[in-house]
Amino acid sequence: MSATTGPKLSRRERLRAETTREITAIALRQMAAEGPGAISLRGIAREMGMTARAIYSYFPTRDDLVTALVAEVSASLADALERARDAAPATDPGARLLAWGLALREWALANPEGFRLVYGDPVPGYEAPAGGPAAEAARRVCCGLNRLVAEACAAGRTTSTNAANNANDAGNAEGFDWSDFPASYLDKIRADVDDLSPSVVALALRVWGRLHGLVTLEIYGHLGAVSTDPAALYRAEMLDLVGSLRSAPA
Amino acid sequence: MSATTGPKLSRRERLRAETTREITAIALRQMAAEGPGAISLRGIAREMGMTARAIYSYFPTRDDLVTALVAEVSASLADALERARDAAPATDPGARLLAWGLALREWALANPEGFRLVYGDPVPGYEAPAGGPAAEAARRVCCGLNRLVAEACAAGRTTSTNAANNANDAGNAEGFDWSDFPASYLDKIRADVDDLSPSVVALALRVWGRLHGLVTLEIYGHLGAVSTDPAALYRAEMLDLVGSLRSAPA
DNA sequence: TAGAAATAGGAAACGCCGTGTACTTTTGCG
DNA sequence: CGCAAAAGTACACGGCGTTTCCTATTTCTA
Repeated sequence: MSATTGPKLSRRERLRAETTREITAIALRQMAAEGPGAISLRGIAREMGMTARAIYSYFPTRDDLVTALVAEVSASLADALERARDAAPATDPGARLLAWGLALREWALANPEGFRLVYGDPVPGYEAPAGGPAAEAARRVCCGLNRLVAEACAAGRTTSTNAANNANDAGNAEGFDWSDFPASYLDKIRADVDDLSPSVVALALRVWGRLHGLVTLEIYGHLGAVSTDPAALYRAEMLDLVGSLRSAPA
Repeated sequence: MSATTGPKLSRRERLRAETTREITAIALRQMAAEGPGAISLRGIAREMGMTARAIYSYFPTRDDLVTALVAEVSASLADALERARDAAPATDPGARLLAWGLALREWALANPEGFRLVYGDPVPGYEAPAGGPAAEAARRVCCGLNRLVAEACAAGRTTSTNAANNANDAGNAEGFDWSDFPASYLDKIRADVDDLSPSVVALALRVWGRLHGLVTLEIYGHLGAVSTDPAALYRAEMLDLVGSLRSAPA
């Protein structure tokens, strides 16, 4: 996302950028190998043949490094999800949602430590900064899902003829209000989808919870003792979910 | 769970048990205050006016201490869930399941660090031991939910007269098999509920995922940017869930 | 009841960690 | 070329889990 931002970089700046990339690359490798908690400035410096203190020219504190890693990893997740979604036919919202959801689990299984970094305790005492590239990537995920859910709902509404008799299926008996969601989030969504209702926004978040729940349980090892085929479990959940969206709230 | 196991304790053993309790109590307090990552043998020893080395007579390594904490905290969670369930009328499976699910979120909000300890990365590089009291408490949670789901399904089957036309709602089109679940887990469940089918076991796990997902997102702060009322979101999810269980798989 | 064995606990050290201060080397520009 | 700025080093501080060695105290036994 940067290679084309102009060649007006002095030699120093180029070296600096390269060193920065090397630091994050080593950190990501250490994380993938030993978990997010194993990320250490000293370890990175050792591997680079530098003093630990040298890292501080690039990241003033370890949390800043972690922040950069979170941003990078969550952007890669968002990329993977959007790629999977776009691989499905644009005319079939259900298939797109299905692909998105399956890709979420597959990405998590392929990058379990990355998943822990983004969605778990990144590191003993880390507090994520409010705005920033990490938050932006998180919103990409959330808004992307919202759009898919909205599209699936809309498609269900136009094709399904018996939408009346099971209108209570999707659990929208509870009325949601625009005030149930931060304006900043709604603005972001509206950039993607016009036909929006509070119920759909709430539904998308609930869908997110369903996917996130099974993935989290699996990644953190809580499914191992109770299921021998988490993939089937996840797939069943996704099929149920996509199916139920055809009878969706207005 | 121990006060009645016989008074044949020597003075040494009594002191030892008391010190052990004091250690875990301080560790729990430290965890509640600063998070699971802040649990430190040295900190506990300092607070007890002892040398760090002294702790090693009680817990040979820090991970053993963490294991004990996980066991204690997850047992307290299981207690809370069973208490909430039993506060609802035994004749109304839906209400019992609802109470259980709401209690899960409430417990997590009241003990966020405990939730992280049990379901997240307990501590930088911690690996949970296979069998043990912690696993037992985890199974109490899982089996308890399974029983509730099974009961709710059974109730739905007997009362609902129009179960035929929405038989595909619960997403049980995918056939689950007994081999999809470890025998040890099935044995545990069968101790609680007789009328069992693979579909119901799978459904219970999916329900677990739904609840766990929203709670996890909220506890880890990922819902803050997208919802101003997570409680309403969770409640809607639970109501939808309980409602959909009335048209359940056989 | 006296002595032996087991045990709790203290002192100090090792090697990690993040971070701060002070100093030296390298680098690129005028 | 000369010199300021940037990059990097050396060292120190306090905290961490863990180990080794040693000393009291308590408990069991002859």
